Amino acid sequence: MPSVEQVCRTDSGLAASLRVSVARLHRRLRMEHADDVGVSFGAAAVLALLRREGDQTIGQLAAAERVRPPSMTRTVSCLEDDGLVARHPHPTDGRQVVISLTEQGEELLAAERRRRDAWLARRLRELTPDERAALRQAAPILERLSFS
Amino acid sequence: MPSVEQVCRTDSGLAASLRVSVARLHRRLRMEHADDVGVSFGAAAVLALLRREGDQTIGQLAAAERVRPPSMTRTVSCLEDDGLVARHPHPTDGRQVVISLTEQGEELLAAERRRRDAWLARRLRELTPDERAALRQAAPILERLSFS
DNA sequence: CACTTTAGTTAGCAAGGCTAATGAGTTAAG
DNA sequence: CTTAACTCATTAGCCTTGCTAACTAAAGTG
Repeated sequence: MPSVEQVCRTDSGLAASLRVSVARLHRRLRMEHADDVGVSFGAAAVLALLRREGDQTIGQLAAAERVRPPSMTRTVSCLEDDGLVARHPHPTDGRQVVISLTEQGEELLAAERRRRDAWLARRLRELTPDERAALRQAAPILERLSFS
Repeated sequence: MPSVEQVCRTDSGLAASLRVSVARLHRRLRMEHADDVGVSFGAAAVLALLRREGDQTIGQLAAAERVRPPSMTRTVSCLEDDGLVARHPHPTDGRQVVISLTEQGEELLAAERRRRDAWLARRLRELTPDERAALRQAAPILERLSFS
């Protein structure tokens, strides 16, 4: 029974290991998130993106989250129903719709931010400093891997 | 607009970044997988697990994949319908069911393995050696993060 | 032997992806 | 200037894949 470390020595082994780890960790994070009040996992990501990058069109949000436009329309509609984002007409292009965080959205984001990351942050604190450093190096690479 | 590297300096920033990256990469990997023939993303993970760890009960598979037993029952039933795994009675405990890879399952796994990891492995090859080394260090930590 | 616990299953529900088709707005060609 | 082609967002509807609740059968336990 080969260990994770051994499997990772080859590129295809590393690929296989990352694929499985990412899938499991994703499911786990979703589960932890379910305990939170308010918005869903995907919707929270959109709020965070709006906070980081400012106003975005539906298309931009969809591209950033690696999702098709209809999926993003649905997510944004949910957020709008909850009063967390607002739709505005695009200043020069009547086809596009600009989405912005409402004040209520900002508040929810600020209030829930610590709680949303609580589980993972706690798990991270249980790691050794070296392990955290390893993840710190890996995070931006993982970030880039999902873009072609 | 803070960079990923800056955000990651704090534990909660690292948690937030990992949460988002993992979600996006997971969606991306699912999409790449959809082009493959045969079995679904989750089912492929079960086949790989059976190959790595040998025969397992439904409960063991569910625990390993961080999924509830009914979900694993369904996944295993699909695989059984395709003739890729087989159910056997547990030797000493009549309640449990032991799942094993069939010869057909082994063949599919061997034939598809390279293809399944092709996209991610290609992306990994585009990274610098240092970046690959960083992921190699992070992989076992990510693996452990999904377990409490 | 009755009672509780455990493993797996069945049934039904919800979240969240997707494609296809539509409508409105923009751009380009003639 | 008008018409054709394209783009963005939307609507409608499907599929996958998680979940909980309720059930059955088997195994422990008093």
